[in-house]
Amino acid sequence: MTTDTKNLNTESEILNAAKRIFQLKGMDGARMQEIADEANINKSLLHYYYRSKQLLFEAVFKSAFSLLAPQLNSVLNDDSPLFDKIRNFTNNYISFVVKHPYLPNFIIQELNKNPEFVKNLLAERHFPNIEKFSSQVDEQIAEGVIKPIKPTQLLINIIALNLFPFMAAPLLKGLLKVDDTTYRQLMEDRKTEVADFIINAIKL
Amino acid sequence: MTTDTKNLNTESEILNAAKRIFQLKGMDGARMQEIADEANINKSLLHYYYRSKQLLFEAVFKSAFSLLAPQLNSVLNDDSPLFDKIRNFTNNYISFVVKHPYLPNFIIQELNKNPEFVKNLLAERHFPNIEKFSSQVDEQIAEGVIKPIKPTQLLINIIALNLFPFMAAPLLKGLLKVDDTTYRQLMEDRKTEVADFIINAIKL
DNA sequence: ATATAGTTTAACCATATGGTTAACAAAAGT
DNA sequence: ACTTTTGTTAACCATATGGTTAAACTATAT
Repeated sequence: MTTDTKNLNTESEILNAAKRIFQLKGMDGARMQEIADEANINKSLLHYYYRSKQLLFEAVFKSAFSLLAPQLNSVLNDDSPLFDKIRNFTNNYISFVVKHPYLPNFIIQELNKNPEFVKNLLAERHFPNIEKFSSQVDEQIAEGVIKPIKPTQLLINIIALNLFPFMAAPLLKGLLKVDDTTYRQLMEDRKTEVADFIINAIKL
Repeated sequence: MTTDTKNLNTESEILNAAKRIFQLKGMDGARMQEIADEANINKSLLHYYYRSKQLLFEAVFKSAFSLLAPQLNSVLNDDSPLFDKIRNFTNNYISFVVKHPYLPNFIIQELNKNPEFVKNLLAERHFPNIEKFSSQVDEQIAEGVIKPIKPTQLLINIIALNLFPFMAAPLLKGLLKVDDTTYRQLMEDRKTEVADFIINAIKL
């Protein structure tokens, strides 16, 4: 085994362990010892590879965001017709979040505690850009395909309908008095229902 | 000044300080010393009145939830026609959240970290009940006023569209590249636009 | 074989943190 | 008046926590 692969193994093992712990407990709730245990290594190694809790956290956060951002981009910068786009996005996005249930919550939560952090993200290459989506919506309004609506509001609605049910899962499970299996089925149904809901809301 | 009023003053001063700190920083991020400073009292007094951080936190959490719950109830247990209900709820709810911007996030976040906590809430007197809303939706479908939709899905959509934009404010501000004032205006506009959106989505 | 660079660990350290104690002050009850 | 109860504080305490250090171990290069 070469030094390089050893490095990569340990380093990525740490990052994966840190992802699990940070996304579950947040920056404040996570403990360096717990991350070390999760990665089956000595606590000092965390500092050897990432210097500090803050830097390890930032590595995790960026990695998480760069997983989420392309999902958003797929709705924004893509040439398919608006309605198709909404259907694809809803379907894909819910599949994605089912696989990474803690991710959106993690990002939004930490961004709330650290709003200035968003400035770092804006600089990133792959940060989503809404220009294309905006003009597409405006075109469709002009063509009389959909009702007048501000593109920003429509985008907020699309994201809200797709993300919120996962972020608020414990609350909604309680409110609707359903068990985990039923709730998962509800989310599965939403893959098509949310798109229908949105399209009905805007089509003329 | 009687002992009682002294008690109440200090005790509620502590609770208010704790609300501010806990809702801003969460259970893990909050420090007892910081709450004491915020309340302008000695740290020991926190323990004198609330025994432990956990109990103080629970007092804050219950108080927060009992502020949010009636808002939900207003959509669920009210005799007005469905469309009026949606309009009123959206309008009132957004006004409410503008006044308490950290509240929904706080509740949902802590519920995510502690999902079993929801069981305590279910026992509460004022816990929202969706029966009435469900049958109202089903009636309107039967009467041919609205398209077929599962009441649970509609309820999720209503809550998502109203809550999410506040929970994800930092992310959305970055994504849409708007400043605080513009964002507040967007939220203001949503008081009517969200209701229109929902009603368009379901009406026949 | 041996030096060298990189990797991993156990033992520490300084500080922060939730919580306790004991003394004191202020009211209220008698 | 004085005793008891309630409220408040400063000083402490045990432990948890992020971080450091120095030594040991491993693999690679010479």
